[in-house]
Amino acid sequence: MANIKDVAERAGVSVATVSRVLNGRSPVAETRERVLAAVAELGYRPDAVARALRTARTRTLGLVISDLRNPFFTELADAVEQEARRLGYSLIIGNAGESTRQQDDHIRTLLDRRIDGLLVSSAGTGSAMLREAADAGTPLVLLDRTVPGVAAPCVRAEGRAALTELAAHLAALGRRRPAVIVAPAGTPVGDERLELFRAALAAHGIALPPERVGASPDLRPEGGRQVMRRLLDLAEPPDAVLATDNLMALGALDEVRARGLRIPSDVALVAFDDVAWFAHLDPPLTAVAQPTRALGEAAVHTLLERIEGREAPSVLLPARLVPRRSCGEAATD
Amino acid sequence: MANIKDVAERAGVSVATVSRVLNGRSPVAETRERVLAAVAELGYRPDAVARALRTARTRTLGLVISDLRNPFFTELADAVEQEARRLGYSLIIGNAGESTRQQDDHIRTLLDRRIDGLLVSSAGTGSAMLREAADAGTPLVLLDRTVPGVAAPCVRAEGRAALTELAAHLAALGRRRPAVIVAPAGTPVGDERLELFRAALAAHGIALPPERVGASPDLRPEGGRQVMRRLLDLAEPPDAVLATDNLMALGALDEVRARGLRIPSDVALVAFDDVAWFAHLDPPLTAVAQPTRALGEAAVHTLLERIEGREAPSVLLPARLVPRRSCGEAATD
DNA sequence: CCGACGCGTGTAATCGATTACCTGACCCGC
DNA sequence: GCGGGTCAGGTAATCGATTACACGCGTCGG
Repeated sequence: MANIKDVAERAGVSVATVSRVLNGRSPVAETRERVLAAVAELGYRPDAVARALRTARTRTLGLVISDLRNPFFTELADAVEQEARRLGYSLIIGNAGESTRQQDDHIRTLLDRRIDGLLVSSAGTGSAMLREAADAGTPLVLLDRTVPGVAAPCVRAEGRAALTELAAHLAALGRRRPAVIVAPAGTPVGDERLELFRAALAAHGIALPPERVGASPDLRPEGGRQVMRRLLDLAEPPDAVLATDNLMALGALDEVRARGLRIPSDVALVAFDDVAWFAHLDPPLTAVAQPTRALGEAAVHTLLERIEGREAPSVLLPARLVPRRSCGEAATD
Repeated sequence: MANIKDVAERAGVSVATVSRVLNGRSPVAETRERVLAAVAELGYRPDAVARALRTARTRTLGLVISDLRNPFFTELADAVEQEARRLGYSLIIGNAGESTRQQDDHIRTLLDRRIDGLLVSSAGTGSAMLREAADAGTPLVLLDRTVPGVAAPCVRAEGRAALTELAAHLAALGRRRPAVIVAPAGTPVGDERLELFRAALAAHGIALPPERVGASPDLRPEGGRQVMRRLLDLAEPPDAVLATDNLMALGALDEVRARGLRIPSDVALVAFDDVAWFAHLDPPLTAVAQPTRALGEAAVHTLLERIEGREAPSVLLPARLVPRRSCGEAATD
C-alpha cells in the first residue's frame, strides 16, 4: 500500500507538500496538479492510524448499546451510525447485552482505542468505567438512559404528551382499570414513564393502584410475561396494560394469547417503543413511538459539541402516540 | 493520559523495558514489579493507535452488513461482535442498507483505517471496492452471500436438509400447490434456496411451476406483499408459500390478513430465517432457521485464519426446519 | 540598489508505541 | 586470570502522517 513518501517521490516534491495539498493548504496550481496526479496513479489513501497518532483525533466514535437485539436499540444504533458517518466519523459499536461487566469491558477497549467521544445507553445503573471515562475527560453523552452520578448530557425521549394522550384515549374507550409493566426497579426512564402515566390518568379520575403496577425482573419478553400473568390473576384484572418496553410487551402479548383472551376486547395492550413489527401483529399494537432517528442524530450532534469543547445541554424529544387497534378503536392501520 | 514514557520514568527504567514487561518478554522479577507498580499507580493503558502504527495490526475487524435493520443480520452482527471480542478484536460495523454505494463507502473507510480483516454480507451482486479490497490483499470473508468474481471464502447456511424436510412436511399435510417468494433476481442464495426446494418437492411428485415463483423487487416487507398479492390472484392460488427471507414473509403475512384469509387453513406460510418474533406471531410461523451464532463464529474464525496467512475453505452450515403452526400441524410452540 | 516581505516548499521534530542492536555486568571454565 | 557466553536493559530507528520553522527566491518600496 502506497504511503505519503511514495507519492512525494513520484511527484518530485517533499512529503510536507503532499500533506499540504491533501489538507488544502498553500501549494500553487502546478505543484498541486503533480501531487494529485501521483495520488491518483498510486491509488494513495492516507493511513488513518498514522494520522490519528499525529493529530490525536481518531475520527471514531464509540457506541455502547445496552441490548443490540432489542429492535428499538438496533434502530437507534443505525441512526447514530448514519449520522456519524455523514459527519465523517466511524462508529465502533459494542453490545452490552444488559450486562454491566460487558459494558465496562467495551468502554475500556474504546478508551484504549482513543475514540474521540463515547455514546452510552447504560445497562444497569452503576458503571465504574463510565464514571472513570467521564472523569478522564473523554467526551461523553448518555443515550436513552440517565445514570445517576455521571455528569454528562443525556439524549432521550420524554413521554408526557404521548402518555397524556394515551390516558385520554383509554378513558374515552371506557377503560377504567389500567395496569403498567415497568422495567426493573431503579431504571430511571421506566419510573418516569410510570409517574407521567399515573398523573395523566389522574386527570381523568382513573387510579393506578400499586397492585396494578408490576416490575419485570428483566427487559426481556419472559419478564413481561410473568408480570402479565400476575396481573391477569388479580381478583380485578386490568382492562388495559401499558408495557414500558417493546420486548416486555411481546411477552405480555404471549400470556394474553396463551389464556385464550382477546385483544382488545378482553384487555387492551399498549407498548413503549414503536418497532416495525408492531404494525404486523394481530391486532396491530398501539404504541408510544420514540423519535428514534432524531434521537440518534441529536446524540451525535451533542457529542460533537462536547468533542469540540463546547457545553451541550441534555436533549429531551417528545414521544408520540401511535394509535392502532389494540385498545379497541378502529384506527388507520 | 499517561504514556509509556511516564511509566518508564516513574519506574526508573527505559521505555523499552516497560514495553517488554507489558508484552511478556525478558525482564527479571524485581524490575518487573517496579514497572507493574508504576503502571497501576498511573492507570496506564497502552495507546492502541500508536501500537497499531508500529505493529501494522489494528486488532480491529470490519463488518459490512447489507441491512442491519433486518433482524437476521442484527443477530448475525451480534454473534460476530461477541466472537471477535472474545478473541481480542474490536469490530467496526457498517450498515449498507442494501445499497452498493454505501457498501463501497464503508469498505473504503474501513480500508483507510487499516482494519486487519473484512467481513461482508454484500448488498447487490457487484461491488467495485469489494474486488479492490480483495485484490489489495486485505483478508476478506464473505458472509451469507457469495459474490461472483470475488475470490474469498464464504460462510453461509445451506438449506438442503431443511428444505427436504419442509417438502415432506407440506406433502404430509396435503399441500399440493406450493409457491415461493424469492429475492430479486441474481441474489445467489435466494436462487439456490429455490432450486433446492424445487428438487425436494419433486421427490414427492409436487411441481413448482413458474407462475408460482415470484421475485420480489426488494428484500423488504412491501416487496413480499406485492408478490403475495399476485400469487393469491392466480386462478389456482397456492396452498403453501415459502418466503426466502424474513422481511418478505412479514409482508406476505400482511397481505393474507388484509384479504381476511386464515393461516394455515387457507394458505400455509413458511419463512427463511427464524427470527425471535416469529414465535410471537399468530399463528407462530414455521421457519427455516439458520444457525446464526455458529455462522458468526465461523466467519470470525475463517477470517482470522486468512489474517494469519493460512488458507481457509468456505463454510456451509446446515439450516434446520422449525415447525410451528403456520402449516397446519399442531406443534410444540 | 538593497532590505523587507511574502510565498512556496523543504527539513526535521513529533505523536506513542515496538524492537533490532549494542553495552556492560556477571559467571564460568580452562 | 582472562576470553567468551548469557542475560538484563538501554539507545535509537521505525511505523506514516502533520506541522513548526527555516530557507530561498521574487517583488516591491524607499
